[in-house]
Amino acid sequence: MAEIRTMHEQLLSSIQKVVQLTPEEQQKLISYFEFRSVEKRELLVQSGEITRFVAFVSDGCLRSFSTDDNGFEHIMQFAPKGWWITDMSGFISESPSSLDIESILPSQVLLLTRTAQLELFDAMPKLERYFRILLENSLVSTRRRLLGNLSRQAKDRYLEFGQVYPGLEQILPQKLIASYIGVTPEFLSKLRSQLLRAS
Amino acid sequence: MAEIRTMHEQLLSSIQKVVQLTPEEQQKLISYFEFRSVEKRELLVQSGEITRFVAFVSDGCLRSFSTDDNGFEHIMQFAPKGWWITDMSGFISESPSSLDIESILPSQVLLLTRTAQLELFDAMPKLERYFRILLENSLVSTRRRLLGNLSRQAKDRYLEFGQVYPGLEQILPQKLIASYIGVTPEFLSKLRSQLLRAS
DNA sequence: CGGTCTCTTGACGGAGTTCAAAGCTAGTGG
DNA sequence: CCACTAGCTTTGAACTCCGTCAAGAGACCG
Repeated sequence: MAEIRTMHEQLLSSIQKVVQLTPEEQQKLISYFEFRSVEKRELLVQSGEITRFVAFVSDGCLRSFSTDDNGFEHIMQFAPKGWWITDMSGFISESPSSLDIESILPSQVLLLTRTAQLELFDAMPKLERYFRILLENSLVSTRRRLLGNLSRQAKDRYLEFGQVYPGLEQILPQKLIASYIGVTPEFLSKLRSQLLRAS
Repeated sequence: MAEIRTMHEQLLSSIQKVVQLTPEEQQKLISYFEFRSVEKRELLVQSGEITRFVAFVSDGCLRSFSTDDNGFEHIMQFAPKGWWITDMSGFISESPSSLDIESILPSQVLLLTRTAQLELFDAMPKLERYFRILLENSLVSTRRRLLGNLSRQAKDRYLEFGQVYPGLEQILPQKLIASYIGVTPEFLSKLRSQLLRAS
């Protein structure tokens, strides 16, 4: 298991690709975060509970998903090392989450509550800038994904999956990929065998 | 046609629902924007051209859409009065737009270039906060829409359309609504006649 | 081992598409 | 102000993509 120091360095390095921080600012920033280790299969956030934080993944991998009226899960996001994850809707208003967030691998995360985040924005405007840029990029990729679902069929969405989450395809069970691209596990299986035969 | 003064008031009132501005700040803010009137059917942004600005719609209504390889249009967003619209992907990097933005009605917009926006963020941190909050809300609604496309069928997505864009259903041609919810105009027509018969 | 979960494969069914034709609406020019 | 045209909407029949259900074959973990 990685040391906390290493985790903080990962967070800082990720942020400093966007905004520069003095050593004092780095120390101050870190004090807003809380460490947590999450086991495989454990829920970091449970649907229906108040969403208190956004999580920075310094090791492992998580997913957020919603369960529909028929009991089917739909994956909103995967969060491998270096990514952020939360139920944005619940987070911004500190209201009940509509998503579950589950750890796919044993994971280590740094948590930032909404309250702490808003204090941080007042104390360090650079961080408001960092999150503004993060949000811009999230919006771009979510819209790109939406467009893919509107305009492409399952085979193409599957082929593109590997580009958004490089390397993740190898370690994830297929049923999770199926849930992300929006098809049943059975149909993804048929797609794959079709792709194999074609090559 | 509304006066420019009225348009500025709309912009300020929209922003001041989120952050408070002194009269001097209001004046300064306005100076970053550029007015433009757009005719019905006119393209405000053309796919392939550099995306220079984000637009605040003070009157009328616009839409952004992408055209796929088979020539089908897919609507990313409608922007009635009081909404913002741009091709976010092109805007943040001042690169070629992948979307067209077209005026559905005669419209009046206030434009903010990316360069001006970044200057504005340095000059008035409150505005960076405003846009950060705007982005949070856009992300929530885009993700909600994505989830709807993954988990609900066309009839339900159609019934929910009226809630995201209240009143818009009455003034839009059906083919645009079809394109937004992700079905062909023919199929939406069949859905509607089915809903009429049921009631 | 044994049991549960995942992946595969096949037959069938349903949501949504395609293509075509006809009626309707709305803008446009003379 | 009417006539014409172009685009929008409706409807139907055939078709496709993908889902459902079911059964069997692996894979993983205690």
